[in-house]
Amino acid sequence: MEFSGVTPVILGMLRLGPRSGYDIKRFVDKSTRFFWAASYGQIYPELKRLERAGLIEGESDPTGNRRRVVYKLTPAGEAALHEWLVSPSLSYELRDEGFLKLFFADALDRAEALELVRAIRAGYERGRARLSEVEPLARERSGFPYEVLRWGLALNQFHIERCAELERRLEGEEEK
Amino acid sequence: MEFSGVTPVILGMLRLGPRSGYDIKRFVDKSTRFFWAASYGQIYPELKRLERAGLIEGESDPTGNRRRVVYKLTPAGEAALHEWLVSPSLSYELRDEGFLKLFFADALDRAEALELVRAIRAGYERGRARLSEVEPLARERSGFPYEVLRWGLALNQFHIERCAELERRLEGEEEK
DNA sequence: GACGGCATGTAAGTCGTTACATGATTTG
DNA sequence: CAAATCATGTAACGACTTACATGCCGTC
Repeated sequence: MEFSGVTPVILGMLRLGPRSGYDIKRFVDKSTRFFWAASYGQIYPELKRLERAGLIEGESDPTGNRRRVVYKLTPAGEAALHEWLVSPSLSYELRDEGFLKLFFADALDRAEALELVRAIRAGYERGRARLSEVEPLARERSGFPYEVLRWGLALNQFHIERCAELERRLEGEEEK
Repeated sequence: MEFSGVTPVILGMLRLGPRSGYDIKRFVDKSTRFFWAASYGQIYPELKRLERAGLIEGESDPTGNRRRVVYKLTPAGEAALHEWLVSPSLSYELRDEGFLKLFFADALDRAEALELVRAIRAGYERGRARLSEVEPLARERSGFPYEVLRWGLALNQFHIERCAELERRLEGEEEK
C-alpha cells in the first residue's frame, strides 16, 4: 500500500473517531489545512482505495434518506498510521510569494518596499487571526493538535515581529 | 500576459543581469529555491513564451561550439516585474510533514513522540546549515536577498528552539 | 419553495517534477 | 579518456484543485 499525500490525513483523522468523507474534509479545513490541505477530489477516491486495502472500514449510516458512509480504522490501518508516524520521512515544501517579492525588492523604491513589507505583515496577521478563531476549540481538546496550533500562532507572531522590525528600518532610511 | 509560477522568478533573476536558462536554474537552486522552486521543465518553455511576449530578449552567446542563449529584460519586462512586485497578491502555501505527524502524535507513546520532535529539529538544523552555506555569498551582495536569507536563518532558529522546548517538556514527562 | 448545508462523487484542467535525450566542453 | 559540468529541451507522469453534477434535508 503506497501512501499518497492524503493517506496519512485520512488515517489520522479516523483515528480520532469514525467519520464520513465530508466530516474529514470539514475537520481538515479547520486544522491541518494550514500546513497540509486535502480536497474532495483526493479524499473520496482515497477512502475507496483504503477500504479495498483493508486499512479502513465503511459502514452505511444514512441521515433519513440521505446516504452517508462512516469510516473507521481497522487494526491494519492503525498499524499503517503508526508506521508512517515513526518513519523518517519529513518532507517540507514552502511556496511563499511574500519572500519571493522581498527577494526582488531591490527593484522597488523605499516607499514601495515599505508597502510590500506592510502587506506581508498583514498577511501573517490574517493567518494569526484565522488560527485564533479555532484556538478555543483546540484548547479544550489539548494534546498535540493544540501544541501544533500554538506553534502556528507563534510562527505567525515571529513573522509579524520580523516585518515590524524591517518596517522600522525602512522608515528610518526614508527620513534620510 | 498571464503570469505563471515561474514568470516572476525569471524576470527577477534577469533583472540582476543577463543570464541563460541554465544560469537561472543554478542561481534559483542556491537562493529562492527554499521558498520558491523552479525546474527546467518550467524555465525553458517560459523563456520562449516571455520572449514572444516581448518581456525578455535572447541573444546567442555560444561557448565555442556549444550553443548558449543569454536573455535580458526589455523595458516591458522591467515594467511587468514592477507591476507584479507592487500587486497585492501574496500567495502562501506550506506542506509540512513534520507538523502533520506532530498533529497526530497522540497516537505515539512519549518515547516515540520525543524521537519525532528530535527528527523534526534535525530537519530544521539541516535547513539552517544549508542556508549558512550560502550566507557568505549573500552577505557580500547585501540588499534584500541577504535580508531574506537572514529571515530564513532566523526562521529555522525559531523552529529549532521550539523543538528543543517541546523536547524538554516530553523528557520531563518521561521521568514521571 | 428557495436557499443553505449535508453528502458523495468525478471530469477536466493546472501545475510542477522527473527523467531522459542530445551534444559540447572542461578537468583530473 | 572518463567523468563532471555546461546547456537546452521535452515527454511522461503525478498530484492537486476546481467545478460541476446529483440529490436529500432543514429552515425561513
